[in-house]
Amino acid sequence: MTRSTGSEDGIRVAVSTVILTMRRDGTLRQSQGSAPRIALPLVRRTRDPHAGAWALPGGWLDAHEGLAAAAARTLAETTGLAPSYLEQLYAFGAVDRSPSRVISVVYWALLREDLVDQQLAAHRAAGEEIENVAWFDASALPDLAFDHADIIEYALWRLRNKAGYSRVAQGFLPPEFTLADLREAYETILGRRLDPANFRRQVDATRTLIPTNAFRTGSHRPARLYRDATDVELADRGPLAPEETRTS
Amino acid sequence: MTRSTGSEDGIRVAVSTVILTMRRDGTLRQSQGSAPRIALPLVRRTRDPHAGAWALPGGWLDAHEGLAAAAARTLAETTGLAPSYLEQLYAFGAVDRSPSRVISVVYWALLREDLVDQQLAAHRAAGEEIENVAWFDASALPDLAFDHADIIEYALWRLRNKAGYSRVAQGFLPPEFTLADLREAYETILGRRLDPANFRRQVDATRTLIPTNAFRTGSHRPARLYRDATDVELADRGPLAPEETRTS
DNA sequence: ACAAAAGTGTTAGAAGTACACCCATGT
DNA sequence: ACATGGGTGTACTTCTAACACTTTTGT
Repeated sequence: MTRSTGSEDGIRVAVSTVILTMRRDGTLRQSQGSAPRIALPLVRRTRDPHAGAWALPGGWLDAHEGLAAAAARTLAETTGLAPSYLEQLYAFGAVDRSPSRVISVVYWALLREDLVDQQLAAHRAAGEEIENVAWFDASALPDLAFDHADIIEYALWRLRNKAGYSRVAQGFLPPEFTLADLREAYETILGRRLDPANFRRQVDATRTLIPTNAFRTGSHRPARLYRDATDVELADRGPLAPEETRTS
Repeated sequence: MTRSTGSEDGIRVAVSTVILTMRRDGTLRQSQGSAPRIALPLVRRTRDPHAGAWALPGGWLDAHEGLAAAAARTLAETTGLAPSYLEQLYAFGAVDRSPSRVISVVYWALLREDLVDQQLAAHRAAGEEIENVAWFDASALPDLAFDHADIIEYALWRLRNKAGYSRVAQGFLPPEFTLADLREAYETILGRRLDPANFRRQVDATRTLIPTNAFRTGSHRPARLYRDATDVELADRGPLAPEETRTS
């Protein structure tokens, strides 16, 4: 404790967010195309540390704004959407991760597949490409600025990990969904097929889904729609969620 | 992205550490006293935000120092010891958690029981009370400054949680230990008794301990000493450990 | 000899995995 | 009718918990 103030020493605080969603291949075919993939939006840097490279959406932390609020703002600015799930990922602060000293508090968020598709289609229709923002398949990322490649890798690891013991996968789905939808989300996250029979039994052993009386009719036998049974969180998001996440 | 610099807006970055160890009740009786408890050191605040209250050891982040290095420094200043285990806990940044705007990146550390006992005894013998530092039982904490009570609670939750699926508990033990030592560490963390027979089988199913030829002789049948089988981490400490933890 | 911890064996139940099979719908 | 995904049944394996029992020391 040599210094007593700690101010004005050139350390700045940024907030970035790894925004994840699930998207079907062909960008469309509302119902079933091929296997869905994890996708995320990146921003092309125009200024010089790593100008031209792609980076996570983010910005400087405002003095009157909470950390999670800043992440939510980032998300809204990039996608115009509210998160289905938002959790702090990690604080990155290696001395050499940027030419100037920057501490990045990184969040990760899940977005509902349907809203994202809708949003993307709307933009495409309007012909407007949101400035310098593009969506990438998580398995085919471009050159990334700073340590953002490591950050994304860690976020994906966390997602896979958390899918194993919580209900995060529902963050990709609309309020009502079939068990096949849910299973597909898990399969996409985990990268392997799950037995439909066992999956069904496992999820309803948790008693967290309640069946509705609605069915999704499609090309075959109709599937029952389910929705969340509780107001309980999809997963524990940290020490002070959900309060911190309240951005209002 | 309204601002482009983010500098000089009054946001400061602090690093605090929840330093946990396991201690036997009577402060002594090297061998077995009563059940061990989780204990941690706190620092009495002398300056005014919460002057007089107890707080986590910590300080301002230095511009040329990594986050984990700052945590390790904190630990050394408070206990004179190096961590058995060090991991980032969370970044706390609520706007109202301090009168001024402070982002606290909090780490948690485990210390070897034997070294801590040794260190404490040495200090006690020398009659020197390290200035304003005192150790508290985790179940009997004093009034805490800021949001530090929540932080400690979260650290203990994380410890319990991680004990369930990793080998963190070894962070409390010296390099060689008996299975009873290890089981006692888990019992202390989890707060419940474990079956010695099943515990034995579970740990050697993981193949992470190698038996030595040494035995600890005591009041009863001698117990074999074990040590870590691998150089593998006790648990995954985050996206960039162990590099980040290297403080040299 | 006896107390007590070290260490082994056995069994019952829970949970996870694989897969055969029936059901209901669109074509 | 038949292909296909929705949904049920069942056997098998693996994990877990409980606890009886044997071994080895100090006293």
